[in-house]
Amino acid sequence: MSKQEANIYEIAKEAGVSIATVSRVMNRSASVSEKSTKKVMDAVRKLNYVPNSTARSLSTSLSRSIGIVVPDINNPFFSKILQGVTAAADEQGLQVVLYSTDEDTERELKVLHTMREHRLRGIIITPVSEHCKETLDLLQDFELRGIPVVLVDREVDDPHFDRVVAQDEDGVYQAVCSMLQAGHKRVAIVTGPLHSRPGKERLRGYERALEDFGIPLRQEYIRQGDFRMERACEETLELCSLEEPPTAIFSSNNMTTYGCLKAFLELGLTVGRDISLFGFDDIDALKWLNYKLSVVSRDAYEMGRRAMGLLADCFDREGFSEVGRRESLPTELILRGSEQWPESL
Amino acid sequence: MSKQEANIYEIAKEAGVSIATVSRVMNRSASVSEKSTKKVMDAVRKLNYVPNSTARSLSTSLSRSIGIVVPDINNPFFSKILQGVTAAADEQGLQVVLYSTDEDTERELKVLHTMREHRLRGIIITPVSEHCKETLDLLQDFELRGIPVVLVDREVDDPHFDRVVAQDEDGVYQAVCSMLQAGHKRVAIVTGPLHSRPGKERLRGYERALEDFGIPLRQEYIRQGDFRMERACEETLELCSLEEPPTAIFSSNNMTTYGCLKAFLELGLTVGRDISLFGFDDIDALKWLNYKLSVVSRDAYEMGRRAMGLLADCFDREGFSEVGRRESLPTELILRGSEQWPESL
DNA sequence: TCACCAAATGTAACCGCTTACTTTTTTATC
DNA sequence: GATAAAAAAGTAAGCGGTTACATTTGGTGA
Repeated sequence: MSKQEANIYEIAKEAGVSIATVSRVMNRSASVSEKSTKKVMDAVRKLNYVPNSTARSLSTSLSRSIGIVVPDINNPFFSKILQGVTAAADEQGLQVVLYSTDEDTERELKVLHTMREHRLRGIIITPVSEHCKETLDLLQDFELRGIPVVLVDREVDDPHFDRVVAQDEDGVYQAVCSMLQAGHKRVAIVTGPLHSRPGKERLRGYERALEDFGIPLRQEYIRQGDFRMERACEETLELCSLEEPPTAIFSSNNMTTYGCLKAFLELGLTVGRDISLFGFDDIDALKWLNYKLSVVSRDAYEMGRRAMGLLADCFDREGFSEVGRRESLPTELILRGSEQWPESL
Repeated sequence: MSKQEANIYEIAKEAGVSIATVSRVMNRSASVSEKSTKKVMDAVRKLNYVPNSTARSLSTSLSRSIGIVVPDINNPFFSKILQGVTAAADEQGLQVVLYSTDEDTERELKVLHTMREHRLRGIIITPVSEHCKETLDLLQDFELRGIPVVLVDREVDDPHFDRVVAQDEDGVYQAVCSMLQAGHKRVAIVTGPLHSRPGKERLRGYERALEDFGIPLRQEYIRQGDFRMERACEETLELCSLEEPPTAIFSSNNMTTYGCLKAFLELGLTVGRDISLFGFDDIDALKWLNYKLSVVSRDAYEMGRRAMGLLADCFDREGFSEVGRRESLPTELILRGSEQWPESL
């Protein structure tokens, strides 16, 4: 019933040549006479032949697939990265196998394990946590086996890997400075998880800005979040119910920003009027709505492309270097006014 | 330098058994004595052996990968579907290869072609267009070769395929009715591409509602969009500059909604005050911002899961049926007030 | 026309696994 | 203890390609 795919033998037979010749024509890997080439191509067309890439991979021990591991597909930041990676992978004739960890270390380990079965050509990953020993072990294992790993956005405790990150600290520093310049004295931050580079770096940017402005850090203004909305919402509610609530909040990523906004809603606070807010990562929806939120923005698509670029480089060079390359992309400050001193204060 | 993965021969040697025994242990495919099993497992652990799934696929001619083709990864609707698909695939021990067409038929054809090389186990696709003959040919080709195809959201001219869709027409019908009930007489629609099922069905829902309310259709109120923001924005601008502009607009998907909102912004119109708007597909961001937009909502995650479910069913049954199954998920009306008669009118 | 060499082509081993089939070992029965 | 049947283990042939190496072909100059 279901007709089988033709294989190289059938093509060879149809064309009246050997399988080696067919292979050479398909790969342009050695010179073949015009006559043979034509015969082969005719057979290919006639039988609608498409080479079996599984067999090819096995034979050459070179896979045409790369794996990408993201913590949350639904976060536009990661879906943009995904877009960049797939676009760049496509240009290289590579396919992308998608794995999602849902910010769960357990799942990450499971995922990495199944990835080993699949003999991928390389891996691009935003690890769930920076300090998970098991994850690190598995990643090192991949490198050891000649499967390059590129980290995106988050890092791990091993300078060996290539990575592409944004200049988070710098961006946040400037963002918080802009708030302080606007007159704010009581600026809080809802951080990301502090076991992650982005979480840490963004906090550092915040701290540095306060220091530079000679404003002492207040522990109650530093609320640890997890880059998820629910937690950020809770923390924001607590912040706003402090005896001396902050007049401005820096939110460490887009999900956190949603959390802050949700909390403001519940409290009946309006950004720009009752409180100031500065976010990390632009949110398309807000932009379209002309919601005047100032943000630190970065080019996630480009980050994805760069990651794929680094990976492709690894394929070329033979051995692997001792210390990984690090591409650090600039962030951009998009000021829309929400950093200003609120009207009602 | 880079240590190779161990293969089945090394395990066999280490364990002092034959490769067949190793294979049987790894797959539990036949009875093996406890003694041998232990020896093999010890060797597996010692050499950190993971079977090569490429070789496995080649040998069994059964891939463990499915392909998913989406038109736009960045659209939350599709990233939710993706999430559903990957979750369900994972439960089945399948990996997901991601392909993105960017709503471009050319790319779609290219993608489908490279997919053939990869001998996927099955395919889940939201085709760019319903009437692309070439796409249809390729999809039929997959089925013919025993690679099942499941359509999501959009369909093609062939009842043969399994599909999972939402009850769009019904949802839109109710949505538009709610606007008409609120007193609107001049209701416009920004449609999706009319060569697509969702585009067509949603328009039909709109038309049916107007008919049921005895309101004649006005061609200038039916603006064809392409499910993209830019176009929707333009169409909305034109709508609003008509001599007799509509008092309410139905927007056919989330991107279109952004376009409408953007246009309103440019025109200084506020939803709920100056004009009514009803969207298709809920937008998280708006929800969190307490932006009172009424929408027709559907469970994209569940649609993804169902699609994977249908696909998995196909793997089991041998032949394939003449007419595809069709899972039609209900839509939900979420009324937040934006369908009401605007205050200022 | 013949030797010689490069170009073209073919042969066969291999990539790492599964599995049909064969052989060996174990167990049960008398 | 011999024998048959069942269980366990092994052998070898694929799966569909790539490629090192061997062989054939064709063109050139003497």
